[in-house]
Amino acid sequence: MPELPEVETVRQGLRNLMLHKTIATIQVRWDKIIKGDTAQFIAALKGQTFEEIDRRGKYLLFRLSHQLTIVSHLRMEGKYRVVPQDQPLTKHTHVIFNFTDGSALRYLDMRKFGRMMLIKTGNEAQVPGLNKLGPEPTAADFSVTDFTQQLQWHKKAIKPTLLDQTTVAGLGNIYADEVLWMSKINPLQPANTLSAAQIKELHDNIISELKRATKAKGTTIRSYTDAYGATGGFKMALSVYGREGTPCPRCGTTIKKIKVGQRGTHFCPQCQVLPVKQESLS
DNA sequence: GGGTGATCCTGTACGC
DNA sequence: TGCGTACAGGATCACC
Repeated sequence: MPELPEVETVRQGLRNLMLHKTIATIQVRWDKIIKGDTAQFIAALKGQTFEEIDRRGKYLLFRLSHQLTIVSHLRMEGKYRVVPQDQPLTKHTHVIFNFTDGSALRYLDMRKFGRMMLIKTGNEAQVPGLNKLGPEPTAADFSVTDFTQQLQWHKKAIKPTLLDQTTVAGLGNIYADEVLWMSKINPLQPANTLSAAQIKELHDNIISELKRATKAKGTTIRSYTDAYGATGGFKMALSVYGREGTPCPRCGTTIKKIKVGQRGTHFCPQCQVLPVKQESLS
């Protein structure tokens, strides 16, 4: 499941593989992947050249000639492959961009959750989701002051607040569990009850963890691979995600898995204790 | 306007 | 072995 480090890894891989290639033909095999009119999507993109690939949160932004941008979200299982056009299609190949040089960019998505949308470059603010993204989780963009303000607005648990992309862009289920464990914060603690010290710790851990994961080229969970088809290098570094029933790396207590806001949530009941006031709520 | 739950979708795991 | 069912989850939408 691609989160920010994985999407950034895909972006870097695709930049090397497909920049300056020109689209000859396009085939859409699953209409719902395309937001908007599929026929218009195809017609507008023929003859366009990929000039740059940007990223904002978990969104990929394919910059094309003639001021067009494809906004792409991989959601759960989406992935891109640059392959020869004569390579056989798989049943999960849903969108194909055939290039004039005989190669092709293919979008594969086992669950068909991913979406792509064509916009005029500069109209990113009109894209639902993209237009409300919070700051990038970097020291330059993401301040403790803004984070504190964001958390004060929410009475709901900190876990779903972190998954809300308007709080901070790019965090997903894996890294939300990891940074809460690193910060010794219970995922059920209401966001607006975090102390200044907890917020600072969480803020710093979000930045450092995503930086570390990006450097390791993402996390290998289930089917994630980068643009070259390689798996991520970060799985060994995960402390709680997917480790229910195993000892906490910090204290040895058995990691528990619960549901918080419809999401599987992993935490250490010893290290991540709810403050006394909230304990009766769980 | 915030919070919650349903929905999309299919491979995998598990029970019978 | 084969079938049925539950589960996984990011973003969006409807509803309260």
